[in-house]
Amino acid sequence: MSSKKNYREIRYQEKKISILQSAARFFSIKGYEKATLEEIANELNMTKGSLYYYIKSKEDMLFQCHMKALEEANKVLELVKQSDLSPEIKMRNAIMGHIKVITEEFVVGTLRQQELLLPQHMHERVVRERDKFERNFLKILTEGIKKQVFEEKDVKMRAYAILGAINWIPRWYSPKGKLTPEKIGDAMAIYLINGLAGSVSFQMRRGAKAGKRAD
Amino acid sequence: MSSKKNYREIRYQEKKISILQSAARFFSIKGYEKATLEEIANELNMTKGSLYYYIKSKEDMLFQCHMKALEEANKVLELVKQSDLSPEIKMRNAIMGHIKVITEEFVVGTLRQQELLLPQHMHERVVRERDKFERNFLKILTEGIKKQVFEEKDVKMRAYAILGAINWIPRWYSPKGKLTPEKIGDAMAIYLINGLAGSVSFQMRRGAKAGKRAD
Amino acid sequence: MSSKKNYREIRYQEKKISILQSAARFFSIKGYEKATLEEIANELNMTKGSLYYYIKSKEDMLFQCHMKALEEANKVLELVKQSDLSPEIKMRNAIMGHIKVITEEFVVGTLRQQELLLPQHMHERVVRERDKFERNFLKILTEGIKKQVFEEKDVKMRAYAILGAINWIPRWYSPKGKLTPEKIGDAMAIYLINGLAGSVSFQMRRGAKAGKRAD
Amino acid sequence: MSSKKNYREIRYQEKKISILQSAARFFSIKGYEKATLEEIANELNMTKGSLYYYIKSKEDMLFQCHMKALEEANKVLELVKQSDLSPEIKMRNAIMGHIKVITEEFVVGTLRQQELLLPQHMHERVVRERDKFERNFLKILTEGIKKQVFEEKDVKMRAYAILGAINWIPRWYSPKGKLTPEKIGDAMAIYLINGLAGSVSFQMRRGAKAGKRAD
DNA sequence: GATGAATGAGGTTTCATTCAT
DNA sequence: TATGAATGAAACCTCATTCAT
Repeated sequence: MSSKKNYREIRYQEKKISILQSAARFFSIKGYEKATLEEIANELNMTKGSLYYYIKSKEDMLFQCHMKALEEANKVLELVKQSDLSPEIKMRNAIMGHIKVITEEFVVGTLRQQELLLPQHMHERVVRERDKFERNFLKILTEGIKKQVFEEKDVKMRAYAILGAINWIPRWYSPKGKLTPEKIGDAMAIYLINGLAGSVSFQMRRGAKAGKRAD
Repeated sequence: MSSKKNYREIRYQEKKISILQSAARFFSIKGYEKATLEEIANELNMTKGSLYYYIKSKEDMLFQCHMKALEEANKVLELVKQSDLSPEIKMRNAIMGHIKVITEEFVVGTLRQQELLLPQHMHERVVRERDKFERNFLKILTEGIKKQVFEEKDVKMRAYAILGAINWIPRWYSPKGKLTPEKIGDAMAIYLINGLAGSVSFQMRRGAKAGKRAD
Repeated sequence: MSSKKNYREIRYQEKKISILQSAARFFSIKGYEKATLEEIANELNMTKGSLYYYIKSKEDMLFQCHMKALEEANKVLELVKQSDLSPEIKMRNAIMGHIKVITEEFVVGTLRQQELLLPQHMHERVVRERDKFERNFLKILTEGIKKQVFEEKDVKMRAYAILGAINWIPRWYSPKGKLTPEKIGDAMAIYLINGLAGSVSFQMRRGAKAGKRAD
Repeated sequence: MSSKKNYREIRYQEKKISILQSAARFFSIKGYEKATLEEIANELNMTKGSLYYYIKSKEDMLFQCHMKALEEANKVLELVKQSDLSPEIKMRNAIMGHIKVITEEFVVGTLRQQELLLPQHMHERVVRERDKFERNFLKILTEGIKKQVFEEKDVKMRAYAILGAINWIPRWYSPKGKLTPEKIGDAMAIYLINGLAGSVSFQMRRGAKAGKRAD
């Protein structure tokens, strides 16, 4: 009986996730308002009404998409933060990891633009989750500064610049293009970390890096 | 008589612009779909119906907001491009100028996310105008590469990174905060140009700069 | 001064008539509701607002179109009725006259379908005028019966049949086609009067038919 | 299960038909534009919004009314055409059948006047269907000519005259009046077929006329 | 006489949401 | 669980009409 219950529970969760994925995609492509429950349901071979067995409202759907996406992003970032690597590599991994998340499922970046459509209380929770992400991101940056790998200058704004550069990717990225998420991640990471080094220390790092490469 | 006609024409254009500004603001704050013609009209002390004396449809409103904003951005960039300055200064001016446009009038950046709401034919025209902007932006970058001030590497992606960093600003920028557009522009320019120099040529430039500093 | 006044009055009336003509055309082509005052005004090189110097309302416009058209039709019919011709010729002239009116200006037939759009009091006046027309038409028919030229049978319905056949013409008539109003009138008159004679000719035909049947 | 599904399907179709009937009536009485979805819905004890579960738009409603009506008329005419009767009887049946259709369901005649309100592509389909009807009608007429029962003269125009006489009926017919569709059909058929025979009797009349003219 | 501008009533349409079955 | 059907709120949009200039 318990196993039966579990089975049901699993089926339920699976379906719910597939609904959220479908929704996220439509929200990304057409925008929250223009996406209709009907088309989301159709894609999943259900009817509009059936959706309500899994979700409470369309808003709730958007909310959960956001949370799922941010949790995913946070999970990735958490791993990076806890890793035992140099600040540069950490930053590089953070950037590439986030780009991966963003270009794949749940489309964090595109969704982010639709936060404002959420009612206050949901919006707050999303913002809180996102703050967590940004705080973690900042920590990696700060750590690099402490270790004198990154220049101490406009820290917060540079963090936003990096996140902006990344979050903007869905605007021009096409899964069918020849630029893979990996290539993009690589190039972005180099460029964005490039700028973080700043004047003197930068030259040093460059040297070090070149050395590494020589290996 | 002619002056009277002109006067009327001017009044008409003024009103139209104030409508577009109001609309752009509501679109930015609430999103295109959530913003209603009623509230836009109310803010301008008109009635819903009166709006239609100046615009053809809500979609048209969004479209014109886009175009006005992009034209503004293009104008700024054109000036920068034609100026007779070093690539670095040009890039700096381009970045700062665009940030200024974006944080001020017509909220280009926030709007940009709502392109997909436009019908095909309007969308195409917006994209065309935006392409013009991006092409000009790329030219400044390429010019810097030719003059060996910027590293020749992932040019296009770096351009997108810069534009992303800038276009993302409206997401966190608040006109009431203590960060003025100027400060933001300054910091962003330094950081984003920093990264462009890249390996070798970069060190050379840095060296020169360091020399200056030594003075 | 009086002449000046007259001159003005004439100009006024001329303009009013040209407005009604334009209106009648648009009403016919697009239907009363789909025709807008704006396009009517445009065609006459005026503005919407200016129309109101000549007409009281759109409804009034439709009403006057009706009345003008019916008066025209009545005038024609009156002439025919008072003429000193045989019932057949009279009927022929009535039919051809009405067809002429209907295929030319003011498009009585097409308009007739839009009576129901008028408010009660206007509708009544239109109906009254139309009744006058139909009464006169009936009189010609009755006169023919008295003179034993037409068969005394279903008189009213036959009148309606004739009017229907005529009023339906605008549905298929095209001014650009090769069928001129005259040709149409000719053919219609022959056919429609044909049937009025009844008895004799019919019995003959009947006879023939009976003969055939006898085979 | 299948029966349940069928049952639902049937209920759906029934409701749709009742909507179309109601709509057709309102369109006839008040005209397409003046008829509101609200009143149509009210009459059927639904809400405006519910209508859209069955129809796509108001235009679509008008379109389907037309098609349903024309299909009905075509069905009747097809039966007549294929029957094995004399041309006169066939014509008589065609006329009476069409009158029956027109005075009863879906008000073909009144609707016919509102074709122009349809958008191009719908209009075309309606016209096509109506052409089919008219072609069939013409065939009956031509057949009678071949068999030398009807005079060979202005065939097409006579067909239009007959159809006009019939289609005009809704303009003066009242279901509450003492003239039943049968009586009308009877009288109309006699008169309209009367005229088709032409030739002999007419020439006699013509002769008389000619004589007069000679005066 | 004419017009630019503004209005407001009214209509169609869309859709998230509900609910009996 | 799933769905067909119904709902109603809310939005956009049109246009005849008015009026100051």
